[in-house]
Amino acid sequence: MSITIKEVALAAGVSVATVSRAMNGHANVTPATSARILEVMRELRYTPHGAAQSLVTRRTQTIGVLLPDMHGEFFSELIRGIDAAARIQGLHLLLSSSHGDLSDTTAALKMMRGRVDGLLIMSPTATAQFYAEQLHESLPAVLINAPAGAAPHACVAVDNYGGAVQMVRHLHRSGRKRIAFVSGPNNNHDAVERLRGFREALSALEPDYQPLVMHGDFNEPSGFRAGQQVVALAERPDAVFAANDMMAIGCLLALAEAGVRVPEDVAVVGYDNIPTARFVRPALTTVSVPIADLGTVALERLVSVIEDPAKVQGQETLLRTQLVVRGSCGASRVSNSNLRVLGSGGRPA
Amino acid sequence: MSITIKEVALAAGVSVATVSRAMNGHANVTPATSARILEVMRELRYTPHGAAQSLVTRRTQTIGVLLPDMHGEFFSELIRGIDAAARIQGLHLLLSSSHGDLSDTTAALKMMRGRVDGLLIMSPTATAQFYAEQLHESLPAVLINAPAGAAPHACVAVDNYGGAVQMVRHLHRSGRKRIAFVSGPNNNHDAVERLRGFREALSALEPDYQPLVMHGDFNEPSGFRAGQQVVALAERPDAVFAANDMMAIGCLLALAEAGVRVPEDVAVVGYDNIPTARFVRPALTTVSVPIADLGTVALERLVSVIEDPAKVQGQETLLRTQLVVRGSCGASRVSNSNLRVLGSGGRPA
DNA sequence: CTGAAAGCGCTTACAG
DNA sequence: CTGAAAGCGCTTACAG
Repeated sequence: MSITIKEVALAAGVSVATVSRAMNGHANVTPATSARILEVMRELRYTPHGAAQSLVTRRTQTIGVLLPDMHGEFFSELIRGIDAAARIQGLHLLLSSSHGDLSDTTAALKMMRGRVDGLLIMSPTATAQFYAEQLHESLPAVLINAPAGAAPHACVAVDNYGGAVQMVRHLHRSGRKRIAFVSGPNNNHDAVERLRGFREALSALEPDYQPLVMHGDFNEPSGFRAGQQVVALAERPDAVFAANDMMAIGCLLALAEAGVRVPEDVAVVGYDNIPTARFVRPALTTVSVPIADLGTVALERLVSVIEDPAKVQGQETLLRTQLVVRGSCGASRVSNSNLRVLGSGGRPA
Repeated sequence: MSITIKEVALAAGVSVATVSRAMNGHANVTPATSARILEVMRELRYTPHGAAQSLVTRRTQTIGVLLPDMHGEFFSELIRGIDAAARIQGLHLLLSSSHGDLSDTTAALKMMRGRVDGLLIMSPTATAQFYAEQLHESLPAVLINAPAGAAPHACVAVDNYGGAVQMVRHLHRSGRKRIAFVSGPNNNHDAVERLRGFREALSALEPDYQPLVMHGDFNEPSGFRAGQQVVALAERPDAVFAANDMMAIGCLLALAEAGVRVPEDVAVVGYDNIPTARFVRPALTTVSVPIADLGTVALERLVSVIEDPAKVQGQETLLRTQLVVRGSCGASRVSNSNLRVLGSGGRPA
């Protein structure tokens, strides 16, 4: 039904080989024939068939992107970063979200063979064993936020632990000693690292304090419930550190609803620095994760692995987080090397 | 380098035809041979090559998604809706964002041939001419938010005009007569329709009033600037209607910075009902667009067109918008058939 | 500079 | 039930 290279060749009075060479800009074609072929291609509105090209060239110009979820600003920012870098490289994106189900990831991995040149994988719940079983060495891959050493693949990760430590120290320095935590899913690697950073930093500063850790799932309603829980407490913490911004925002809403003042009565801080963090009131103090960068860096690394598979080794890149102090923690906005200062709800400079 | 059907056939002692039949579950294979083949496939960790399969079956199980941009919650919600429906259908998504550049869209369209079974296209700046030139009838396509009659393709669109009319009437009913508007890009079809709805509804209600229309670009900073402009005005409007939520939020920030009270001094309302609209203070009154539904419906329509190309005709689906009254317009939350009532910053029931 | 031919990895009539 | 063969639409040595 659709027009093929054969028809172009026929119309131009040349062989398909010559058409192929002309359209791919190979040098060994007379300018005259080349021009004629290109003209015929235009007239016939010919476009080469991608699958056929890929089959013989072994290149697809597309990258498979496996994400755990499609929800919220974290993922849209990540995709944006990946997309921006991909455009520059002339690469396209084959997207797949597995909704936390590892068997979905397996299926997606399968369907991607022969359709992508490489894989970008973010699966906070995947284990080293899973990677070992499912990832063939034949296909270049870069992991995003995987546990260190999970696989022999390059990995780009955020310093989840370090960011949590930074935040605890900041809260403590500004006089908040009784800090509660709202955790993320405990089968989620990012969540676990953030919790670990919180625990270790706090117990170093306040060895005798047993912090309250409330269970959350990274979604806003669980943060809302945590906020309600805090309201009901006989002895309230003076700060709530949520493992991500969406839960911190939920917490903020619950406290506002109950008339608890933030930051006067209790500080509330988050993690990620999603765009919305600037817009809530009080504006959210948080740990800024360079989400779009994470995507960009991962894609660039993948491209270099595709070009030279030897580059895989030792390629674990850790992206630094940054404390962003806004209104919700009630701290004066100290300026030092660890703090990026933004006015409450302020606009980036 | 990677293992092929030939090697499986060899290892299982059968022909490639039989392997193909076994792995595709065709009936005409002995259970015994089938089992043996499947076992060999597992041992060899064989996965069929996608491009080769697509070349012969003419099916790719993937849908091309052309988006103008990758920025903001509108697009992440849209992708989420598309993705959810695609998963159910067992389809994958080949993503491409054209960043408003039509030549990018052309290039993306080209690369998609042979790689997708159909196209979902959202291009607020594309004209009927563009669609006519670039879209081959051979490839099923569904347009999202295209001008009515732009192309002979099925189209799923939001009632941009109607939503703007609803909002103007609501503001007017609650006593706001001097309404200013912050427009979107004037080469953007959605933006143009929203502006048209605003102008027509307002001039019907206040024939003598010449509303102020400020130029925006759908991004927050342009809303911020519009807010500053309002602040500086000698004679302030009593409401600002921004063509989307991000600009309304920018406007809110500018007014807050200048000490202008919302909604007491001026009402501010938006359009889209992105998730963030609930979280700003005052919470944003807005026109709710079923963004994720838009994606879901578009994908489902595309699937039906792929299955039966005759279904294209007359398939222009218009999705209804809904007024969402929150704190930023200062209206009492009247309950009637046109209003969905939510508490200020409230959580959906 | 150009063409005939082989081959990429599959699927599917067609025989048997 | 199984296999040999043709073919999907390209690209690329290999000749000339």
